[in-house]
Amino acid sequence: MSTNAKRDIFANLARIGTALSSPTRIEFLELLAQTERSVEQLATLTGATVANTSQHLQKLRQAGLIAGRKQGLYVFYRLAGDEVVGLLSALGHVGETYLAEVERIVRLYLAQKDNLEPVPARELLARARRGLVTVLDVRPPEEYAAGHLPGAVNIPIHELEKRLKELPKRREIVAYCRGPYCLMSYDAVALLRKRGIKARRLEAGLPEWRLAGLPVERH
Amino acid sequence: MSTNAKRDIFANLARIGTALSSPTRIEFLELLAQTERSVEQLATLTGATVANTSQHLQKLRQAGLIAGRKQGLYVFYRLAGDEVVGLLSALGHVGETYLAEVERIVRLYLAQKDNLEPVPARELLARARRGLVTVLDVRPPEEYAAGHLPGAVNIPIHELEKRLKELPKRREIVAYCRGPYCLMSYDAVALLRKRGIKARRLEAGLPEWRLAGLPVERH
DNA sequence: GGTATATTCAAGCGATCACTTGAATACTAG
DNA sequence: CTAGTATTCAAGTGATCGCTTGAATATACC
Repeated sequence: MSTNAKRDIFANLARIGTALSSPTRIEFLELLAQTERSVEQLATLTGATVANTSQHLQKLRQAGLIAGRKQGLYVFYRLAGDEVVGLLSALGHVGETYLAEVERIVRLYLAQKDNLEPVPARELLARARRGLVTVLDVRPPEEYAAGHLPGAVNIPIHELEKRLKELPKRREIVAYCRGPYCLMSYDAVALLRKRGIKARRLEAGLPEWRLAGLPVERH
Repeated sequence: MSTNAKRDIFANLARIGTALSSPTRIEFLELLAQTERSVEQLATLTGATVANTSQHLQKLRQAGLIAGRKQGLYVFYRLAGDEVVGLLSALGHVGETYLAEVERIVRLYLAQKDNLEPVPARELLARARRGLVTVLDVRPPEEYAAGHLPGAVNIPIHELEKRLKELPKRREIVAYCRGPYCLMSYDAVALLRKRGIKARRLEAGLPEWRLAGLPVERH
């Protein structure tokens, strides 16, 4: 009976759904969307134990969302491909649109009301090319090295306060980090504004930028 | 601590993932992508009990994927919006690309090897407008009535054999149904070819067609 | 070979999930 | 109001999930 083929396909798609059913795993995916990482790195970044992290990663791999590469003692995991970024993006889009909770958190905690309006990607690209804005990447150096916006300055969020002088004072700054739910760029904009510097954040993060086919620079 | 905001968002997105973690629920979503349906209709279409169906639908609603409308005795559920079609589409895309099982089933059971190559949507639109192909919708009449490709002929798959004479013999036929994993259009193509009629299937189904912004006709 | 380290495996525990069954609720028609 | 129907609620059961703990593998370096 050919109706089993459909059941089989849906059962496999449901495995992907199961992989997306844990907040911890979604966090892993967000991290892996930046650059590949070892099990231990992911464990320390998320605060989980190593064994637990390994188990999560295997579920993600069985669902086809990530792939691993063994190099010496380490296993480096990475996203299986761009389609996974698209899936995560669609997931976030549905959440923001139809889950009141998500919309509330984004609006309340993150986009603190007024003029923190994020800059759309294409607008930023145009203005950066004309030298009208400084693009600031507040992610850790290894993520920056794996790929970043053209001409972006990398100052990790924790060093931003003491390295403020590296930034031009007059030009507007547009900060970005991992994605729409990464808080570092929000903190960066808040800090810069407190110092009287005009700042906004990029609407998305680097994975979405890359997925849109916009240019990425490697270091 | 603002890191809780991120956790909260991921926890909510994981709720959507949980909603997608059941093959039965994915089947409900595919059906609801065609047109709204009552609980009992969905139960009989999938073979599940009414109570079980109701529980699944509530999980989908809590995840923000569907919405219900009460009319008299009946509650008609529908997809929350186009973003859900996009999410399902991204899910299927990841599955076909990275899950060997899915790819195998699609290739083996469905796209029986050779020249069953599906027709891309835009190609079909162009050729249909020039009158080069007959577009055949093999879904049930109520789904056809809720929206269909412009100029499409509706012959449900079970009536196709006895209503063959309604179709022009010379022109190529392009069949479509609910989506990439809906088997009815595959069966239709197989039947038509056995009768010596040139036939292929549309790459996607109506929901994807509509999501792409292509024209939809209502009856 | 022996030691150290990264990762995985295996067992165990409480919580959640999918489904069934039977009852309760909500609405319509007479 | 009463009967009938669609839907939801509530309780129960076996399976799975997320996490922990401790041991087993695999690889690099001495």
